[in-house]
Amino acid sequence: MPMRTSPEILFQMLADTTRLRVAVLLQRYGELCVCELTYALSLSQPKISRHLGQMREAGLVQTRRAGRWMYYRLHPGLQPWMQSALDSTLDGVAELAPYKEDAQVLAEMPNRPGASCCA
Amino acid sequence: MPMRTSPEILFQMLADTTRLRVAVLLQRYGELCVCELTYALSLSQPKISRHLGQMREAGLVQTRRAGRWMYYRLHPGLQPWMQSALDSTLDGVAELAPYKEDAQVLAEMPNRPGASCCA
DNA sequence: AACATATATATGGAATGACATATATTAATG
DNA sequence: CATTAATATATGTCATTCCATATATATGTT
Repeated sequence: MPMRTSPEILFQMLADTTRLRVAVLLQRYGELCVCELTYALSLSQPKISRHLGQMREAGLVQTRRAGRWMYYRLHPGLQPWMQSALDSTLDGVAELAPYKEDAQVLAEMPNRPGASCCA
Repeated sequence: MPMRTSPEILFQMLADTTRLRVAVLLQRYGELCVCELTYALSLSQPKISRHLGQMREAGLVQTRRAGRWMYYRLHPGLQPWMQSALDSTLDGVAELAPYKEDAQVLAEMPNRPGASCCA
């Protein structure tokens, strides 16, 4: 069952700098917990959590609890065109500030919980 | 010189229903004047004009005056990834309401000024 | 208890819409 | 040619709603 997220809602989510930074990181890393995002973006935990809550409510991300960590990923059931638009966006901004720096900061984070993988 | 429209600004433009409807029509028809858009969306002229002004200021559209008509088109200098994202979006929503209906209403508009073309 | 995450409330600021009005271009008239 | 009218588009103002942030607090997990 594909998500029925509306185009307007999707773009509304991507229209905020914080949420776009989160989306780009999730696209790159696949799955991240709140504390990793908090570290990578150097923003307060409530702020990150609030935006993640909106993104989840919008159907843009999915959550998975692992112990005390809550992991977020881009929703796998996004409509194909939404996935395409996200892919284009990632390609377009990957080397720009602040997205590039976010990925670097996260890569150098000490003691990452899941220590998932990749860059 | 490619437009330097930021990702956030682009998505902000597409996050509003009226502006997204306009963008989809422009993508389909190539070029439209204010009165055509007003007719197609059945919205007030000031409302349309305001949104077009924002889109122009954001670098998303370009204008051309022809007599008393002001024609709008998607900016040809958009960054490639933005163009890709727009293409994906158009494909994704072309058959949905209200975008499909907008195009039909416009196709049946009597006395279109430039009577540009296509559907 | 500690740690990770979520929520509640308050507040400032911006986006939106409605209405009236202004500008600009063309057409019509004297 | 000057003036007026008509059409197309843009803008100013105001009220309302929405959004983002900060701070504080609550929930849930080990």
